[in-house]
Amino acid sequence: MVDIRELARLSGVSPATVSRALNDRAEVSPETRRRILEMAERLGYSPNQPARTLVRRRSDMIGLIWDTGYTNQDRRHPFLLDLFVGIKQTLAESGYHLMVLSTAGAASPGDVTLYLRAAQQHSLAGVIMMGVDATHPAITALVDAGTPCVGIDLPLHRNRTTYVTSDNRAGAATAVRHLHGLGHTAIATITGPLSLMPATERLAGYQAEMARLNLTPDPRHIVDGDFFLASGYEAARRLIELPEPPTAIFAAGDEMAIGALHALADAGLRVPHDMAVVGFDDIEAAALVRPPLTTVAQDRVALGAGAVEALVDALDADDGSASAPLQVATRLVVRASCGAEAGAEGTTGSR
Amino acid sequence: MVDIRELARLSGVSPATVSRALNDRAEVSPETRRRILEMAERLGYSPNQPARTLVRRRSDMIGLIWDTGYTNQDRRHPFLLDLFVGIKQTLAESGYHLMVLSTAGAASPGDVTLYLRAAQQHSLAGVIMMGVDATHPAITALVDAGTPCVGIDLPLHRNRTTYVTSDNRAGAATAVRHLHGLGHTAIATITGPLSLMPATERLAGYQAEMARLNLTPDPRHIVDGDFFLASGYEAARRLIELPEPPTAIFAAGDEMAIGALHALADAGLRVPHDMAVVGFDDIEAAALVRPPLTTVAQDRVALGAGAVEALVDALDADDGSASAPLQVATRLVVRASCGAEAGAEGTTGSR
DNA sequence: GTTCTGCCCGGATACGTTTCCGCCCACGCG
DNA sequence: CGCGTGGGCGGAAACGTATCCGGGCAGAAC
Repeated sequence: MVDIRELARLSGVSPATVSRALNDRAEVSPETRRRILEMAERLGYSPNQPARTLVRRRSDMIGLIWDTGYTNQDRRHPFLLDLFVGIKQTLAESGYHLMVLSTAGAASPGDVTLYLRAAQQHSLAGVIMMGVDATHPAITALVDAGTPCVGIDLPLHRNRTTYVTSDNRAGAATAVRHLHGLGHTAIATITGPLSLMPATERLAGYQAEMARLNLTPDPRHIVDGDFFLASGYEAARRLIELPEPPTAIFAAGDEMAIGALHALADAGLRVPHDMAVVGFDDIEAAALVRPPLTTVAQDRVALGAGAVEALVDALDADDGSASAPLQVATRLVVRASCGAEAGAEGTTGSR
Repeated sequence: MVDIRELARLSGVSPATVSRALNDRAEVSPETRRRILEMAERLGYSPNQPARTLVRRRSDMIGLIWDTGYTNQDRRHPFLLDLFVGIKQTLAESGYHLMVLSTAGAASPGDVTLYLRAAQQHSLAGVIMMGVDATHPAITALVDAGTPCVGIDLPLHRNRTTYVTSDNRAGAATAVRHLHGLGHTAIATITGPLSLMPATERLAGYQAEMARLNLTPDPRHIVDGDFFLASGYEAARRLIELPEPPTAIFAAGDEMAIGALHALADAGLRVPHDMAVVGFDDIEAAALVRPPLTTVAQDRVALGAGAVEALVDALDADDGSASAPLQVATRLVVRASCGAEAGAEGTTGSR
């Protein structure tokens, strides 16, 4: 393990100069720089990050807090994995590393405070979070301490803080517009839990588009769900037992849409012939069920990438100020469950 | 940010003593220890990890390398997320943190070398890896350098190295035995890519159990797949076109099993009436398709947990020697696709 | 009463960087 | 020719912790 002093000795300069050359900083003559870099290459030198972090008071790692998911059970988050991929890729390009914050040696496993303590102990450069309570005092403390943060699907905008989300409103509108284009006017919706931003936004998009089309949805055509399969099944059953049932269902989540598919099949109704169904999220299973589910796909990789970019921007801006909230466009994936011939419609949403 | 010196000053002792008290190390009187810990609590002291890592030459983080997945595309790994959960939970209990190794500032994004370089730069305590080529020189170099490693589904056993995997062989045997118990004798199998350990083990389990039951499978009843949907579809089509088709199919992966389901439906065959189907993995979609898929579930959380435990054991053993490879038991999840009434059969497999 | 043993503890140093401060020298300008 | 100026570099002091080494002091053994 060759260090910077060894490198200095062999290059005939001082450690200070080596450091400057390596970080291409300040004044060092092109000639010496070349010599130093060459020697570093030859010796396979690689810097000791902890030492560097110690003096700089900022590491090359960013933290990711996720575990209290949508439902307080961290398993089954619909697409956490894709987010990971997006985050990791973009991080790699930016020269940062990712640390997954776990409650090390914790009493209560889900305690946010411990996450933030870990972030502080390691001098993390920034933090990405999702599925946590943004109003938690530990989080506001972190923000106040000057750590740049970005939320995913988590409205979090203060001076050093921003968030990224899919354009849920536009996505829902697209789904409704698509169904209307296929001749449907009695379009029902199954919502997610309305305490969550994506759920309210999708409902808002549904309502706005219905209004724009001069359609007034029957109040009984708007039924509550919780993003899980069973709630979709129940909701669909209630809808088809209505005196005036809808001809199409827009479910705010794929799992609920699949639940609806099951309810319809059990009732002897054929999809899309007797009822059209559109979901939201494009989870793995959407393409695997029969009939394959038409759905509004989120660009999950882009979400993760956007989060990292926002964070890196804040890190590079030396006043640490964050950029404006980012909304990632969604894309309607047309499969069989809506009754249209396959082939994707265009991209929708802002930016 | 109060440090160890401040703490020493206020407690009326030297920094050395504070350090000893905090790490409950060596000799420090109960009385002083109490006083120091109390003061630390009161001031909200938390240790600076980079500094600690610098002198100890070993951090409190372990690395996770994953990205080149089963198929060299890091998306869609069947159950990476559950592994994460298992890893994270167990890590939390052990007082370690998780760093996801990304190729920071990389030229070629998938280069294993860069991962290992990052591991070294950060003095990682150990590394968990999956889906990478264990014979890669960079990996052997890492192992030789004395870093404890554990592989997941990755046969990796040398002095400081071990691996954990599901008991694929026993799981496959259970599936076959179950089908046989339902009266089937002509049982076909669709394999995974035979370059992968799980695929070969599942095939071996199938063959062993058939032999044990005194059944000789028709060679044409063993057909190759690649773990993906389309290959399952194709394989099932070939099987039902055979002059003597099987009455049951054991697919070595759920996605292939679902593909088979589709092929059977398209051919007008009813499952389980005309053909029984059993899968492997218990992916999300298995419970969502119709009919719901009977499958061999891996205890994915236990896999992740086992990996961490193996690693921590090696870290605590001061000779750094690793424990024996761990095989996690699988569990048959009985749903409708096999023709039995629902309810899970017992756990199977070693340990 | 002396010496030895063992428990507590403090001083000092090291870990590998970055960065502040200041020195030297060459060069340009008056 | 003298002086200011600034680019290039070195020395040294941090950053916060762990640990080696040795010293003091009490009690036990003689």
